[in-house]
Amino acid sequence: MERAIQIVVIEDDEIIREGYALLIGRTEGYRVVNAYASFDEAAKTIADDYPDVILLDIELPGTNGIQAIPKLKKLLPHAYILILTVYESEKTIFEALASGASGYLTKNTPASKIVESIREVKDGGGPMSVNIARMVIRSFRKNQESPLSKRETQILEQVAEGKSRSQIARDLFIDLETVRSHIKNIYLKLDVNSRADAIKAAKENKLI
Amino acid sequence: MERAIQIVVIEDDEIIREGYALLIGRTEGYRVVNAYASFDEAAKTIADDYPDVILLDIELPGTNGIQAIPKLKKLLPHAYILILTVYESEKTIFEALASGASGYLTKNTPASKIVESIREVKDGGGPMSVNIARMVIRSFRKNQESPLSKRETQILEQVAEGKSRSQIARDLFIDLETVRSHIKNIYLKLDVNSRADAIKAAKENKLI
DNA sequence: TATTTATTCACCCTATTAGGGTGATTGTTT
DNA sequence: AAACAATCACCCTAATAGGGTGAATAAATA
Repeated sequence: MERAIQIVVIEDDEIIREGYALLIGRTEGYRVVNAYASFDEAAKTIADDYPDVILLDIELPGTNGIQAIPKLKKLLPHAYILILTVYESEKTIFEALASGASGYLTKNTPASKIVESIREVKDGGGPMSVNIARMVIRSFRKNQESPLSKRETQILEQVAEGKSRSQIARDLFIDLETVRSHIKNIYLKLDVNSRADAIKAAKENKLI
Repeated sequence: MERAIQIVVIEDDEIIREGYALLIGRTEGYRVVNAYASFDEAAKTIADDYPDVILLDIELPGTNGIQAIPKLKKLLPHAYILILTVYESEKTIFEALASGASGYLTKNTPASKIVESIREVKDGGGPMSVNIARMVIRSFRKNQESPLSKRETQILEQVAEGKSRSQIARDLFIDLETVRSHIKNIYLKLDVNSRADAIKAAKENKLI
């Protein structure tokens, strides 16, 4: 048999922390080598635990979970980080994933699913709760009923890429004045009067 | 008991199509009301099937799966679309999700998982294969070893929001010349000499 | 059919902007 | 000691953005 997957839990609530340790530890092939109540406490000795997977809570005293991710990455470049939290805000999730978390599960996830997810993370997968996946999917979905026409949307996308009017005109094989005209109409429809404001409004309304 | 979930399958390979119909239809609470070999064929009568969930293949003759999504949405605004395909390219996935697909599964997904996913989609969730989730997560992850400093990254982000130098200076409470200096250094490091090129390079390297 | 909308283009104007060059100061990290 | 990060200064000019006003043609829609 292979060596058991070494797991470290970082979670401030003692009940939950011990609960995880117990639940996961009793599964064959999974070994909880240590459990900490905060990142600041974990930082001292976690390198000696040689964890394969770190279960990390977001709401931690001192250094919070998001801040802890890059620090953990530095301490243990090869460990996978699995976020396990009650937070479901879009911002938090994306911050965690952008910082290098390998997965994101909510605390209502059943123990069997958590164990399965640890295996998936270890094998290079990226598990997500149903709610998280839904959020990610929604974040990718553009608003269906856009006030902008196809052409306007296309031009706004290029504006958001930092292109100048003349660049856009060249790329779309239309006149500079036409681009100008479209941008004016975009500003009218979005009730803005600058590139930055148009981009902001468009992102907020998922028009681009 | 509740009314069974009505499912329509659109898949050109007959073996796979009938396989899905059989596998899903034998599960209680799930009813495959129809199966089509192409969207163009389905378009004629699918509205009479009143499906709750549509299993959609990407590689279809004629109108492909991605193109079919908005058309299906128009025909059946309340149906959920679940992509079931071998394609795993990042672009394809995001196109599908952006077009309004509710979920994305790969064809190596076991039947039990597919059935479970249909239920999840119906209940408002968004299922994704492990591989897909991994891809989505990777797409959210920023490059860890960025050549840019924190400040430079921050300024580049604002440039990508379409802000002018003076706007950035105001927002960061620093001098206009400082912003200029940072942007010059960003251009140097990224080997570009325009906003548009800097944004492009930064996105390609996941620096922002 | 009538009317709106989309897409295209034109010319007026000016303050602002972007980008290149060159150099310097003050910390912080290595 | 040396490199990097972050800050600011002043030279320059071509290009850009944004405002105003107007118009032709085609496509979609009422």
